[in-house]
Amino acid sequence: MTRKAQQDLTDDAFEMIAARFRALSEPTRLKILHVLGRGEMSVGEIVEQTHTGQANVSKHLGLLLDAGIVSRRKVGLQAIYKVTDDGIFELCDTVCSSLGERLAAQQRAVKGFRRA
Amino acid sequence: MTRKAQQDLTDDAFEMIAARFRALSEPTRLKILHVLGRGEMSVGEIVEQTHTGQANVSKHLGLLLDAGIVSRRKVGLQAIYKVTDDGIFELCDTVCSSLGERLAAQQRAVKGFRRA
DNA sequence: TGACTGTATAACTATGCAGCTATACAATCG
DNA sequence: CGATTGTATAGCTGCATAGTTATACAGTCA
Repeated sequence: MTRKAQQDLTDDAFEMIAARFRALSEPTRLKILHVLGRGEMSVGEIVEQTHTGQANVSKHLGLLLDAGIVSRRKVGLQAIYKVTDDGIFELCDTVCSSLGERLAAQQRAVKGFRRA
Repeated sequence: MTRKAQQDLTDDAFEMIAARFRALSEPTRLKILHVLGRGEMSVGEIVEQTHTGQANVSKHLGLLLDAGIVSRRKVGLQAIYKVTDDGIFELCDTVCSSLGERLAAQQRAVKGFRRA
């Protein structure tokens, strides 16, 4: 509690938070999570809907599983994945609205430029 | 508007969202943003408070600048950086509370284990 | 002008994936 | 049992980038 008092957040804490963001930092994973937003789904279905290679999808699902964002359930030959951490959608919504505002501002700037 | 209708989010959109998360996916950047949360600050001050090399801090600040998360202002020899997108703190708070819940659950699980 | 200071950048190494192909593994069916 | 199907994994290539050192650049002061 000497120099940690002013830092007030440990390196581990920063690393954990960063890891969470890192899990959402790839377009393919976001695409997977997006289709999973409509409900649990087998790997094959995810492959279809995301137009992504099966091995690649499987690897991303493994990462998301390790991150605790999705859960897996085996049914016969299939593996059914489901989003277990809904906080993720909140994060995405926040980013989207923030991006929306920014794009709108850019759009206004462009219009203003054109008008001037 | 043919196959985009079912995808409803373009690849560009996913990439933009991912880029935003990517900017927050490194502990050092989070540390920088965290100290910047207390107000605008020169590079030297950030270097001090984050215990990180100057070149490294400068590079991360450049990334955050490109991402539109911070802004730069020159005053004499110094460069003063400031967080311009407060939405970031909302994102971090969301992640933190989510992580907090998860850790609490783990803690309960461990306690239960010990008791059993 | 030249010395000095704060910041940015160049060049490099090392690491961490993303995506691919091929293949291993697991469960079902005949 | 063997064949087939759905999924996971191994091995590979290529790319992005974190952190480092050295240096360039810009603004200040003498």
